[in-house]
Amino acid sequence: MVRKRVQSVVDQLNYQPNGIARSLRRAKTNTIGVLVPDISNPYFMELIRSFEDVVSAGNYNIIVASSSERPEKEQRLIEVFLEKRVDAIVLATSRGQLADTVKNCWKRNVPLMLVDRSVADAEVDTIVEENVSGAYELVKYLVTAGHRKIAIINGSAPISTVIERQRGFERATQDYKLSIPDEYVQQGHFDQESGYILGKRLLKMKSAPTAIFCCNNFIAVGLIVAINELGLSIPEDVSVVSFGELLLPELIRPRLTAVIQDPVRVGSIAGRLLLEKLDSEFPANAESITLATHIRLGDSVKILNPANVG
Amino acid sequence: MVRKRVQSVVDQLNYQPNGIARSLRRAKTNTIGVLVPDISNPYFMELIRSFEDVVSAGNYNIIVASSSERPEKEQRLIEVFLEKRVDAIVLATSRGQLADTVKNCWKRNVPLMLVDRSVADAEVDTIVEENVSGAYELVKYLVTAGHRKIAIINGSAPISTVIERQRGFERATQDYKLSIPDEYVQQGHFDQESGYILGKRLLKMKSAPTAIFCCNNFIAVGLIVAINELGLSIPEDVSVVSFGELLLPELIRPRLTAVIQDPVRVGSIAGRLLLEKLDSEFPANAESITLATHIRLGDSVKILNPANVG
DNA sequence: CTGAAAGCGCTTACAG
DNA sequence: CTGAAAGCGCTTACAG
Repeated sequence: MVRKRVQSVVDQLNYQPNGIARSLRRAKTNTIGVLVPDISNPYFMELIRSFEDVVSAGNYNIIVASSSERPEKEQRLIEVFLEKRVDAIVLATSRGQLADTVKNCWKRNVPLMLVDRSVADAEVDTIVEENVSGAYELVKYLVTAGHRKIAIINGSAPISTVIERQRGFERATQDYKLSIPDEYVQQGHFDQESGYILGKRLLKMKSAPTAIFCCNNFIAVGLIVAINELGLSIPEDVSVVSFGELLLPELIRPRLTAVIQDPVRVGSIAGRLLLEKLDSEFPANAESITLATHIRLGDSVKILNPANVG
Repeated sequence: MVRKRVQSVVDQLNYQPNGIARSLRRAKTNTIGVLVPDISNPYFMELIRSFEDVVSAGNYNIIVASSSERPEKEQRLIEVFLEKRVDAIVLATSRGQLADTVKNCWKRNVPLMLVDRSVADAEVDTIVEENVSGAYELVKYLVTAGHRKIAIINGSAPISTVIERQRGFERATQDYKLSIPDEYVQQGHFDQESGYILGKRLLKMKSAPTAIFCCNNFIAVGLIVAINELGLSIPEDVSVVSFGELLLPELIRPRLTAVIQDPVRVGSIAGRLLLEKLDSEFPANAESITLATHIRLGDSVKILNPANVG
């Protein structure tokens, strides 16, 4: 009867437990901070969505923030996360050096998990997708199709995705004995503007490349816009390949030959591993996972020597 | 000197204030909960981004959640927000009735602001974009181009965007004395699948429409895929117009004639108003803002009677 | 002006 | 098994 009266009063007053007080007392917020370099990139959107699906089942909420590819902003946002006492942090870093951040999280006993981009200067749990061989395979496909004048538009930040895709490109050009002039190697940012500007630069060269390798989906979008503006056609006038898929690939003609990534898988694996880590008292050593990528052929590459292909 | 010693100890220990304790004491979390029906829709993405830009300058963080257009999930997530003691809530509701939620927030003194979708059963701050006349203008344009067999693919949830776009469609068809058969009015959801399935249904009819009005960007994407699959062309075989723009409109051919929305503006206005509201001790009465929309002509509509147009 | 004390709303260990 | 008390880490009103 007392219980009943209490219950009715509770209902009347719309009582609701104070999560802040609970978090303070239990030293646990049930919140995970997720920090990506670019929230408008569908790659990170999908990664976040699948991550959230997994951890919400484990009763965790997420806070999402975007560093806009700026190292200082990233560092500041990590501080904000730590001050808000998140239980863990998932990070797609915009930085090349991460030892300090890793040490900070370690000190405060906050698990840190890198996604999409790894770092060399610290031991930390990492889930990335394969970059080197994906880039290599794209170039190999272009060579097999008869291309030798191949250009690349890449980012320039000291992050693993930029470095490894560049490495794959260089290994392939060496293995196939292509001599790539310096001006064919363009470096900007992982955004549409770089694809547009550097793309126009390439297309207007006296000795223009016959194929262009875009190291990121936004770069590819910018390049396609540039090609359209110049009244050129893909693949008749220039062939295009891309690391990472565009949104709505079924609507964009021609269909790009591209390395297909799987952000949904990265996100869900990160979620599962993090839930395990948060459950166990004594976490294991840093783990590093690299997921395989694969090429999907489209019709954005001109076949210059039919004999060689298929 | 004491200060100095304290400072050096602080640095050594990596002291960092506990935001949870501060929030408890000050009864303020400096966090705003943002709840949208579909986080993967670029419309809401952009709205959230611009909102975050504005409120982060006012020292607020945001928590984002997605209701997946499910009323129960929406209600549950609002409870989570309130339990987490957010200072305010921004909501694009998936529900037709909102009086209870409004009352709850009011009781707890948590400002609630609706965006994109209004409700009739409660007085609450609201920022939406114009729907009725935008839909009306699209149909008017089709009629001017000579179309009379016009179909519509809409959602079916009892939300303002569905209802008002339908109303604009019906007003126009009445004003222009079109007799629209029931089977031309297809209702599904605001997603790609509905556009695809209902689109195919329309396209395969004995007496198929010459023009289709998609009430949402995802519906338009699904319809375009269906049209491509059937080997038909836009606008030669069927004309298409859409409420809301597709992503990457510069890459998708033909360019859709569409009502252009401005989620960035909705988000930034919502941010500014909310900051004002959070600053003032005694908030004003509920305010309702409707932003104008406009049509952008593409080349997705076949001109059947050149005399009438332009 | 400085510093000790009270209290935010919970949870949990402990006394009865 | 029940219920009162202590304490999480801050902020703020208040005593000195």
